[in-house]
Amino acid sequence: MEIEEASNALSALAQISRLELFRLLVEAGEEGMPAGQISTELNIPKPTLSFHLKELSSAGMIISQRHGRSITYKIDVDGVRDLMDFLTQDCCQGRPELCNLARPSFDSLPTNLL
Amino acid sequence: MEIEEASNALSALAQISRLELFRLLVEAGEEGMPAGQISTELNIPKPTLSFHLKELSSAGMIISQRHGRSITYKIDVDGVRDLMDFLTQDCCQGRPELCNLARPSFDSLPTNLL
DNA sequence: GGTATAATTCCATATCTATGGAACACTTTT
DNA sequence: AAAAGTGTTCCATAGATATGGAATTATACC
Repeated sequence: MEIEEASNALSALAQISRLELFRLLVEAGEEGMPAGQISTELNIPKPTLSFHLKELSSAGMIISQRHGRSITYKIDVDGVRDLMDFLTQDCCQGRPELCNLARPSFDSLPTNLL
Repeated sequence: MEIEEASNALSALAQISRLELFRLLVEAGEEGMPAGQISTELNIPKPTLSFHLKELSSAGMIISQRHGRSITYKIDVDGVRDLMDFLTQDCCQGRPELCNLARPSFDSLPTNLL
């Protein structure tokens, strides 16, 4: 991930309404949530919400999909992981055993621990 | 971590110069780096850098310590971890084995894997 | 086609943020 | 105690961002 991209992602998250929205979708999980319901749950007027959804979407933090006349939004798991990796990469100068910032990826661990 | 605090942390990181600064300190590791050297490495005038350092510092992303007449800055590892935990908590609806966003903490893993 | 539902785009305004020269403050050296 | 080195604060200005009512677009239902 390039620094410009990471900066855009962080800017998208760096706002109370959008962060609440992000957290709501994290908790909603794979199923996601339609825009109308988000608007109700967070008590945000639709035009304002639409603006925030677009910000998060173009920053690669969420994904949308139309279902009939409503549009469902959910977390873009890969985008979020890329951002967190960007923030912590090279934090342990090649000695992972001393690392106190980044965390091991699931890919590198035996499945019986997960 | 409260949402206000997380939002402040993200705002601090959501700016190119500060993100470069953050990444520089991540790579610098435990030793950190004095302000003057940061100013040189990133080619940022001192007053501007001072402003950015203050932002990151009050957001809990970096820590400072005076050494003689220079002031050394380094990553606040705990603060950064708290932020990342905030972003991903409750992402797997109580079923960590299905989790595809958060990562296991070191504390929950046998040390021979680290 | 006509109506209802769901969401977005337009746009003016209020607010917040970044920048860097000049001045100031703190510490060490001589 | 003066000079040099290292950083911060002050502050005016340029630029970026958030908000929400009105209008518009897109889909579904009768």
